[in-house]
Amino acid sequence: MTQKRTRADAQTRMMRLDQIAAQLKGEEPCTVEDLAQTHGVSRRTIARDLEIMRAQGLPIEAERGRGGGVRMDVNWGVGRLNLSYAESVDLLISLAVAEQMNSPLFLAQMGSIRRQLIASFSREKRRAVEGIKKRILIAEQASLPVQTSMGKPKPRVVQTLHQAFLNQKLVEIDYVREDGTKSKRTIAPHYLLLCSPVWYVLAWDHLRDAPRTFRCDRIQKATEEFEKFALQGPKVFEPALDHYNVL
Amino acid sequence: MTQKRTRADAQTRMMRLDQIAAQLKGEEPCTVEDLAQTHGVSRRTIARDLEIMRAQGLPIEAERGRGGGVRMDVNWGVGRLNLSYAESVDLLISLAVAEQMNSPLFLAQMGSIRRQLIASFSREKRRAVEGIKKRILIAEQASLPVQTSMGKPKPRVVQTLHQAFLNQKLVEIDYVREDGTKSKRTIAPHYLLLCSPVWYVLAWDHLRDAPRTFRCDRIQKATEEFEKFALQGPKVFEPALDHYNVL
DNA sequence: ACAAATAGGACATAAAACGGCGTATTATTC
DNA sequence: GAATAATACGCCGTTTTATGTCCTATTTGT
Repeated sequence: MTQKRTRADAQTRMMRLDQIAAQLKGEEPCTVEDLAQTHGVSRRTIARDLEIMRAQGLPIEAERGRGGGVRMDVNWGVGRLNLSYAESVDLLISLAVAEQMNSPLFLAQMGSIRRQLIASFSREKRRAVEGIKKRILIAEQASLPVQTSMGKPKPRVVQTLHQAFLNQKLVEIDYVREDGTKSKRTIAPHYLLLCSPVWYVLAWDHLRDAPRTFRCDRIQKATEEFEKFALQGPKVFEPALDHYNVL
Repeated sequence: MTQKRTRADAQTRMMRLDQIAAQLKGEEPCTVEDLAQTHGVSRRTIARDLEIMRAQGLPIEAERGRGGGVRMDVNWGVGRLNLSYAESVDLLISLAVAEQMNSPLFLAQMGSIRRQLIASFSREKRRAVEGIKKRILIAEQASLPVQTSMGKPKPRVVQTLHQAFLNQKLVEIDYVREDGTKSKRTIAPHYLLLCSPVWYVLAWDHLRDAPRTFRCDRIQKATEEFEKFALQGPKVFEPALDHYNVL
């Protein structure tokens, strides 16, 4: 028996709408009665929910009569992603990389995704975010010895690096050179360079006061500093670009 | 002023909460009064909204006293993406590619994104979606002559191809061979092969009844058929794999 | 013809959303 | 130390949304 349930507040109702959408995406058609049962509300309420969703443009189809039911056109499934800040940054950088790689198969629907992503950043960061594409460089694939010598960078390092790169903040890193020498530096990460599958950071080394190139998987630890840096043109890094044969 | 604002219904309120979240992400601190003004509601209402958002786990910080205000920890910005079906498919494939490319810089936070994406598909499609990684192959970069001869595939074709690939449906394609010969075929797209930046489809050609390789940018038109196909192992395509030097 | 399903109108009602007011608290400024 | 500017939050009254119930119309398959 349908007792007087507490009236759903805004969130609860939106959640219900989301869940209904999810159920409707399933191939198995569900009737209004089913939905009413699962959500513990009356048929009428479900009907009203559907009304709202239709008004929002969701292509919900209903078949009347015996064996009928409600379902949503499969090709219209709405995916809702809730991204944390770190995820947003990573996804944004990945999209920029895909775009720079010029592989058309990537770019089919990515424009709208990128626009939505950018919109989720604060106004102050928009400019930085929009210019990110220019700061990602693609070079030829790495040579086999380099590929095999590649280590697995720590997610924590990658994440810090991404954020500092995006925010144009200085980073303090622990770096291990090829010969095993360890050093601690403060760098300004200007460009990311992909020699698939190896990543490099083209940065200004604030200790040596000179441009340097760091291989991401050799960075042991990274800490984002408070200080921002001003972006420099790619001219400073031209020697490195030549060396890696940037496209 | 007799502002007879209609009271917000569930959607309107959720939108307001979202907008407040967006404003809070901005570096400039806003006071409750500001928010009240922008949204045309009372301070008390904004206070209640903040209360709700805090209860949801959003790290909203408030500073009392002069010059104070409300703001959200910048590193916690929540980005909401509403993806259409086509966008979900494309993003999913792109993530799978990134994963296969084994570039660790991609993979920092992508796991959770992928999980959320998969969750937005219907139960029937989950299995297909989860197995998609194995069906994407990465080879060495294309030779320069091939790279320069690459055309720009039509978004419509790419989209159809993606969906047919994911759904394991047959596709009818109009194909133009290197020598200009045009043909119409019905193929089963088993694998996608990336020789950056060129894409190939390893498919079973149902007219010739033999495995064939098609370059995506040479496909002029694609129509998803109704019939599904059963996935075959990669053995059938081994000659092609050898030819393209798959990693 | 009947049963099963959607579509939606009308009405009543409880609870949520909201505004307004008041008080407590905290921090800055003079 | 006092004034000021901000958040935090409790209470109350009003508005109206969200919901349930009952109802009729319409479609459709058996």
